[in-house]
Amino acid sequence: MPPALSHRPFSPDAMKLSPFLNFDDSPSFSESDQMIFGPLDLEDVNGLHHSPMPYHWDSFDVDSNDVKPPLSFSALSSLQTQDYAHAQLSPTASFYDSVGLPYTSEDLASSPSCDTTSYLASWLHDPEIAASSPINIPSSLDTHQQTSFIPFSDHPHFPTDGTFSPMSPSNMSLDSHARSISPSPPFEDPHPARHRVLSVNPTATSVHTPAWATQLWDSSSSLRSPTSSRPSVRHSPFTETTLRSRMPMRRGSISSGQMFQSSSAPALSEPRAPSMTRSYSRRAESISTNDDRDATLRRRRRPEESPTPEKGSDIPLKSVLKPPKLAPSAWQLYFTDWIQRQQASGTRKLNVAQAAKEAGQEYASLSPEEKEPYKRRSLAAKEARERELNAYMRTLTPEDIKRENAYRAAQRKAGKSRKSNIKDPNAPKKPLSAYFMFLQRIRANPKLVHDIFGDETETTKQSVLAAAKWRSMTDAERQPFLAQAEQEKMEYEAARRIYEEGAPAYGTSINFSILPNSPAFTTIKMESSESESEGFSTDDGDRSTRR
DNA sequence: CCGTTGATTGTTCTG
DNA sequence: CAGAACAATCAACGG
Repeated sequence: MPPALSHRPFSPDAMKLSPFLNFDDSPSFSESDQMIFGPLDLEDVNGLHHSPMPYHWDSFDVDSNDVKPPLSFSALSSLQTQDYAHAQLSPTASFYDSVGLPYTSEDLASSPSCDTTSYLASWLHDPEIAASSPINIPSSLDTHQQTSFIPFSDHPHFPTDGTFSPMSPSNMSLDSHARSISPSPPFEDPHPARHRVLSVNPTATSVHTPAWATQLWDSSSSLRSPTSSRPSVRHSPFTETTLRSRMPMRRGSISSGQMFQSSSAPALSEPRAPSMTRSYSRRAESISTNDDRDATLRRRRRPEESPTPEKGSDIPLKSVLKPPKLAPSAWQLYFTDWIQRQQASGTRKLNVAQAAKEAGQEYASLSPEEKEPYKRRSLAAKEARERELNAYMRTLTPEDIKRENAYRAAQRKAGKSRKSNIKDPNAPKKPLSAYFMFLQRIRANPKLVHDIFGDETETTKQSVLAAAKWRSMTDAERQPFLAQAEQEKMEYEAARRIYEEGAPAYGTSINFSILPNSPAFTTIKMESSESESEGFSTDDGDRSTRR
């Protein structure tokens, strides 16, 4: 479920109504420039403005089709990609055999503990049930519960009837024919990588496949050891060109495409009225009701912000990010309208303070019904901004994120900001721990749900029950989950290294068949120790949207 | 946000 | 400065 697509508040038709913001419910607030108020150098901006409206928020159709990525691609998020990667590369039940784990289903069945546990363990070897192993393996019974797998049904090359399970023995087998699910042509992307990035659509913010994910498939890369026992994987649904080409896409190239060139530059639009709103926006700061407290903080701080290059000085002196600005509040929109009416009437000239005072009183006296349209527009702007922000975040490189977080940490430490670190939306997700694998397995199987959760449907209470069960299990009973978790961890570390390095490092062919007791295992672990924390915690700078 | 476990990372403390 | 100890975060789930 790509949320980005699911809550487009406006129909495409609505979009066409006007390229400008109107007093109706135009959706097209793009970037929440600050409160606009001032001289109307609007006369104009390429003769487009026949409207009496003196100024407007920058507007562009964030939802317009021409910037929308191919549908086939948009259905897949990075998370899903990762799942797919797992699906392709995770071990099946045979993994345990190959690892030589001493725990057979018989062993476990003979365990003194309860039947349920034996049942849990036996899945690993039960061809039927194995299809619902903890990691994204829908069985015929529980496909609906495998949310992380669902997205594949969105793809034309993944059967929607559940017949294809990437983890099922048939698909995981060494039979390369099983790979013929290859989504060959449909993933052709008409856009070269660069253009694709430049046309990032906020409505599809979760569509970009991280480079690390692609590399897991890329048959031409050096990732796969030629001697790997794994079959060739030649059909990443994500072609090279659909991916953000991270390394070359540095600031410069981004800006050359006009994307996020400045904090007030629209992320997407081609046609836009130049400059006016921008100059406006700057001027507006003095009367802004913008609640970006950090922006205020930055302004106040400026004088003393002179370089105190902390040792090593890889800590940026200022934020490296240029996220889209906050959306205008209902009040800001009202004020914009108010000013415009004043301008239209042309009767008198007001200074900013007077205007704000007067309009403020009027706004306060509005009935809820009268305020409603403004609130609605503000909400639309906020949603658009959120999509834009998500798209923006996806353009950041791991280095960007690191630098920004280093900056934020320094600011926090100095008591200058309370902003928490940002999360890298492109980074591979953390793998599940053994316990979480256990949880997932329960949830994937109705019988276990019933045995362990009883009639309890609340997830929080379920987790208590599951935890109790987990604690009651012996090490032997937990072993399969621990082994699976270990495997996932290795895959994660490899994926993360690929992601952070932008490309597989020399000699880091990833052979997922390596086992914990193999020499390669140790090597990988050692190498990955340099990696750094994602340390996420979302903070988009818009504190008003979260609490 | 709840509620769980466990892995990891970041931070602070101690020798 | 190295390592230990501690704290914070995040993975899944759905209402």
